[in-house]
Amino acid sequence: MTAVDRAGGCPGEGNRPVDGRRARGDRRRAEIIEATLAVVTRDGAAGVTHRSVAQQAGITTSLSTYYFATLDDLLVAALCSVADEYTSRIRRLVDGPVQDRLRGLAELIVESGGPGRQRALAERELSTMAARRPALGPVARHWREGVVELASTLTDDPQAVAALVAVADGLCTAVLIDDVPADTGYVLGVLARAMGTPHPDRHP
Amino acid sequence: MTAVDRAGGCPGEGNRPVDGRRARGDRRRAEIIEATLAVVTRDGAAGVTHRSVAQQAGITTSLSTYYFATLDDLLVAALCSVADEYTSRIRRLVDGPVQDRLRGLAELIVESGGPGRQRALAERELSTMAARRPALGPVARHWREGVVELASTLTDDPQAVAALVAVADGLCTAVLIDDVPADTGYVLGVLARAMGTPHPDRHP
DNA sequence: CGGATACTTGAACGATCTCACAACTTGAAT
DNA sequence: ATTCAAGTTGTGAGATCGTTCAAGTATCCG
Repeated sequence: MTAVDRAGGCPGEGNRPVDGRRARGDRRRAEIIEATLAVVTRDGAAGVTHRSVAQQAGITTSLSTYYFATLDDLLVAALCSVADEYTSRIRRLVDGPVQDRLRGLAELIVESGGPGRQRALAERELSTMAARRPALGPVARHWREGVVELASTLTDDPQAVAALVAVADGLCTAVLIDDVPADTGYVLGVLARAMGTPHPDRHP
Repeated sequence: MTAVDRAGGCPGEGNRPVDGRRARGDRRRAEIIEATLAVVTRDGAAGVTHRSVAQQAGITTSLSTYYFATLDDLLVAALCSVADEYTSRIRRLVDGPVQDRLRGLAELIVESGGPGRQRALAERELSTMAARRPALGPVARHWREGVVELASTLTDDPQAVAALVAVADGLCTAVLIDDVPADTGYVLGVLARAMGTPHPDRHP
């Protein structure tokens, strides 16, 4: 059995690694994913090669292919990892107090333009490649589903939910691509507006 | 003089090619850009190489480098081209009747999920790489500026403008990544909501 | 007609990458 | 202790890529 046989689905994590060897293997796998994200952060998704990742992780090239047979597997795993990170943060917001949810989302967005810019850029890049591989669609959708869940706790209007998801995503892009001033109050205002009462002149 | 010397800025288009040779050259350049977009559409931005583009265009590899010395130049030109296309369509909406503007924007978004899906995906991919190359920022921002202009003709509230831009972008992503049903009425509803009156509880 | 200029081609160099493979090491299990 | 699986390494074959270059062709200008 090889390591790649265990690297299948990205939810995984359900195994019980009583075996010390496998425990070390899982640690290695995590290291490699971390290194991959570092490379994507530094050089973009195009800079991800078995060699660059291996060098970043301080291992040999062959070891990288041992855990992730193909480069695609590596990128998939990286996308899964970063997606999990974001969705877990959103879910933490959902579990928190009501009045902090929208503000928490706003802070998350603002953070994408500040310290977490490179990381957010990496996620966007990986998500974009996901659009080209049907198998990755669900992974890329996870973040949006989290926002949907958050929005659903604030309103019953499905249109308001859709608007919040869209505007959150658009704001993320704005602070990422444009140099939109990343002010939490400002972002919060736009978010709140998107969820506001439906426009009186339109009910299609 | 080489061809690349004339391939500088992307607005260009101001020359008067009385010279038949240069006219042919300009035609070639356009063909190569078209081929580049075809490659991005088919294989993604990562699939763009001088060789793949040349094959797609039915020319030799050297000719591709003759017009675009470096691969970056080629990608820049391709992004410029597709960005121009979108912005011109938006500007056409701005010049049209008021009541058609928001609906026209909605149709543009819906189209991104339908027939123009591949093309929209290509633009998103190119825009994303633009975030990593400062020189391309202005080009990638063009589309957003177009939407800003459109929104400015519909409201004076800067927050409403920001919300519309963000929600338009987010909806584009939604129909691109998710399998959100591409219904013009639905999209129009969300757009209108985002521009709606500010939420009464918040004025930061 | 005769340069000068723009376009076009084919070949090639050097660099890099993916992926495969066999050998070696470490830890677990019986 | 022995046996076997998991982890790890070095090497390299095969392919692709970016870019350069010298040589060739078409077109314009005088």
